[in-house]
Amino acid sequence: MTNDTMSASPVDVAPEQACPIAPVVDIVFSRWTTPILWVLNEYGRHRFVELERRITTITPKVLTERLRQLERDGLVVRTYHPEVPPRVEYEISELGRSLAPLFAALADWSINLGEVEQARLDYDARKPVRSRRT
Amino acid sequence: MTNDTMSASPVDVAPEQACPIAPVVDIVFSRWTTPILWVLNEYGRHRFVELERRITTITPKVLTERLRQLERDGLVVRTYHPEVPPRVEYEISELGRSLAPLFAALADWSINLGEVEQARLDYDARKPVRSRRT
DNA sequence: CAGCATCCGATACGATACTG
DNA sequence: CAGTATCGTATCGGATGCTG
Repeated sequence: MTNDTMSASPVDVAPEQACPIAPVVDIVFSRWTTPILWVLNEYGRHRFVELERRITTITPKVLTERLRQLERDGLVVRTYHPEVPPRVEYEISELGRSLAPLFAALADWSINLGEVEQARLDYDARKPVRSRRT
Repeated sequence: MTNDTMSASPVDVAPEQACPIAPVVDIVFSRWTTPILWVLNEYGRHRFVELERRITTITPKVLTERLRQLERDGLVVRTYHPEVPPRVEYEISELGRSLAPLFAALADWSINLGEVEQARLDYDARKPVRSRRT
């Protein structure tokens, strides 16, 4: 739920029953964080406009919001150089770097994407049968 | 990274994001899928109401939507028993079970949640300085 | 019980315009 | 360059009511 600064996620509100990995998911896999962290982790330090160009579908507003969130969570380090024109660089933090095994596990699992696609085809072929009623 | 089984894989549908793990994130870590998969993976087969009771903050409508999605993606198996009253059971599929290492990696990383929390406190303590203008 | 249909409010996101 | 501010919209999720 890509929550901003203060709101608790709907998973967090029921900690006694909710799965323990939900908080991690909220932090690491909220809406645009994965491409940002991935890029910073894979290709190193980036200026704002460089991130914009790499993640072509993101708007500056959203990129700013997500970078702020990641900076606040300690996953990204923002460095402001008071020059003219101004230069701001973002790099992954040590904490962010600790996500590498996670990303690797994600990448490993992507071999199953074909199976997911096949499951969708099968489901879509079966579904009309299930919902047929007239 | 973008591992492709045979033909055009869904991995390549969003190359503009420059993030090969994004498709996996979309499938596995979309809105409510994590608690559902976690519960089914950890505690086995569940009826609809049992899932409702375990994930206390989810509404039946959303639970249904997410279960349909997970079923379509082949991560969850739905079994309908035509009884009175009707009984429906959900269990994780073999493909869904292959997510276990991923979940384990997530759980491992949760030891860093304290550091995230600390980073937030630090950021919130510094932030007023950055935006101070009077 | 297990759901689907419908309405509705919150809000995340995109588009645009404007600053230091 | 690196944002911020404002606005409109599309989507998501919650609440309610109704079926087999």
